[in-house]
Amino acid sequence: MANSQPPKPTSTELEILRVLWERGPSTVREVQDVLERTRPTGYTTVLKLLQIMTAKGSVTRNEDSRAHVYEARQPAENTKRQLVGDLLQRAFAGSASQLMMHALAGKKASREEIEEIRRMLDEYEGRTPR
Amino acid sequence: MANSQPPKPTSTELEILRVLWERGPSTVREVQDVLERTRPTGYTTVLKLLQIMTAKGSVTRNEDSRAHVYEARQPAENTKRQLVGDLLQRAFAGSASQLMMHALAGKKASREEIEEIRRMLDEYEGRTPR
DNA sequence: TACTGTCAACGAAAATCTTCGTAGATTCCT
DNA sequence: AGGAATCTACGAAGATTTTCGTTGACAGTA
Repeated sequence: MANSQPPKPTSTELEILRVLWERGPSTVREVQDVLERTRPTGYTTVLKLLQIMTAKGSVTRNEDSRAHVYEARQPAENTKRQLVGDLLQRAFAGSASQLMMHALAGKKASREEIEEIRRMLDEYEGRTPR
Repeated sequence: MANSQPPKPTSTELEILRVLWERGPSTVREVQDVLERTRPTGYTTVLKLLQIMTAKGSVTRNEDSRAHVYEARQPAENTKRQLVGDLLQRAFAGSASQLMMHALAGKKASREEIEEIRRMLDEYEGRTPR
């Protein structure tokens, strides 16, 4: 494997990626410590996942020190875009407004959040003056 | 199983649900015919999926006629909200604006689509005058 | 040096997902 | 009636995902 576009991360893989994005390059132990706080997760479980993700090309591994250091291969933005895009197609036939509607329906968004989205739309339109 | 809140549908299950939402209550054959157009899918494969989904409580089954009739147990809106909510939490820590941004980044939304989202936000704010 | 703790590698079990072949029942057609 | 078509049920194979125990290497310490 090790493609330029890694496959869509599974649920557990995404949890690990979140830690790597947040902390930057980390050892197995460091990732495990973080996951442990949320959900009991064995050390070798995390290790195995990271090994698999290395094979898939989702992360890279630096073996210089004894405790290997893993790093997400794709920036968070790329993977998140991929995940949203996937759901957008699979559940909403590509309709971003539908996606948005259902996202808001599920939660009570603050006025600030709504404003933030408006700003975002303004900026987006600025970038693509069509 | 048969909980009041069925588990998050898998990728293939979602394809089937889409057909049921679109067509309404349908037989295995009818579902298979639709899926077939997109992707070669064996009859018994669809049957088995629907049986599993019945066990999970994702669909209900009417056995009055020889060809059983399956129906999505949750309206499309519910399930879509569930799917978006899940992704929202897992990848965006609940930030709807972040979700929106990444949704738009992945595609070239038309001016109409943007306008549609704006209308949606207006309406949403109207409903929750906070 | 001997003990203790940490690490990667490996294999494998358990769970879930996806696909399909076969068997037996029912319905339809001639 | 007899054969063809259609249907459900069942089981199981193969793939993928998730979890973890065991082993052997290595590093720090008494």
